[in-house]
Amino acid sequence: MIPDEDFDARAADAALTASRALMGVVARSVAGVLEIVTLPQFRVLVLLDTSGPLRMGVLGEAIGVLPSTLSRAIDRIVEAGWVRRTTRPASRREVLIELTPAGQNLVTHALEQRRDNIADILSVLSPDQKSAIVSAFELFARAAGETSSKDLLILGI
Amino acid sequence: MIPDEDFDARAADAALTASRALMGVVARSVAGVLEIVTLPQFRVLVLLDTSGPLRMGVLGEAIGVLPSTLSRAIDRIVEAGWVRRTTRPASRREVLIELTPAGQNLVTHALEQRRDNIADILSVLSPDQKSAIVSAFELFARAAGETSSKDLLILGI
DNA sequence: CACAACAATTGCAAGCATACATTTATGGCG
DNA sequence: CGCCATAAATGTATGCTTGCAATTGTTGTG
Repeated sequence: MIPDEDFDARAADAALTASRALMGVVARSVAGVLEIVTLPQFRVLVLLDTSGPLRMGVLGEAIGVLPSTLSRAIDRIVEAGWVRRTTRPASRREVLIELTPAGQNLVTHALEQRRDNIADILSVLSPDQKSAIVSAFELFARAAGETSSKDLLILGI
Repeated sequence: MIPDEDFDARAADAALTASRALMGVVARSVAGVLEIVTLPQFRVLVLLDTSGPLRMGVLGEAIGVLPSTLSRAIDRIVEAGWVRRTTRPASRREVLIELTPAGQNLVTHALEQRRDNIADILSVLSPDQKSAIVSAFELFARAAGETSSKDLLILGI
């Protein structure tokens, strides 16, 4: 009989290896984008994609940078055409940041490419194997619990 | 009967979700390090960890930066104590870069933390579930093929 | 040995992120 | 209405990365 620790260790190692494979997929999907925008800039775009338009304060809080840092970062990506500043009539001292269609495209495209890459990898497997992977991945994701967006933003996901 | 495309789509989605969970783990393990060294600097350390001591030229080629960029980057992480410059007696125009014990620790610690985080997640599962995950992850990693270090370096893995 | 090829570094310059302090505009409250 | 709090932007400064061009030191070759 196999001792529990050994079994657990093998499980963790397998997950680590799979994580390398998955990260490779992610890295490739991000690589293209990083030739267009910087990682901190991409983080902003991803956050706006998942959360919709946000105030400067909220946005800065979410990605963990000071207001002054964010203000200048927004300057640059507004200049580049990925986002837009909107002053809300209700409270004219608050500034809403929202994705432009171009910015939306940029994020959507990166996510779609990642999904396609994964589909490519799975395409060589038999239906049985695929279904085993689906169950296992769903199981793992559930065990991991809600992955906080904050963590993922570090990598610009 | 379920059409193939639907099934494939669900598989890719499950993999995507699992990838978010795994990347959360990776992100957390990287987050701590990024308060100590920058991402490009961490890339250098990770590469030296997996490849051993490297010449400036090879190192620059591997992480895709110009020699001048690398030279100054090395200046800084030498100054910080993570790596060491070694002039090889055999060819005095070549400079070998190698991790110091401190640099080695930094990388090792980040990887260990990632592995521990994964083990934590798996700890709530039953042996059967764990074994299903192990098989599925091993299967996926094999299907993904060799993940090039070059890709992974983008994210500093 | 002289000269070309190579390895690494340095000079010079730009862009980006970041931080702290200050300023401007606006909103809320007594 | 006047004052204070709030939201964002600016002034100022530092450090990292990146790029192109020029330089220094070293190796190998004719």
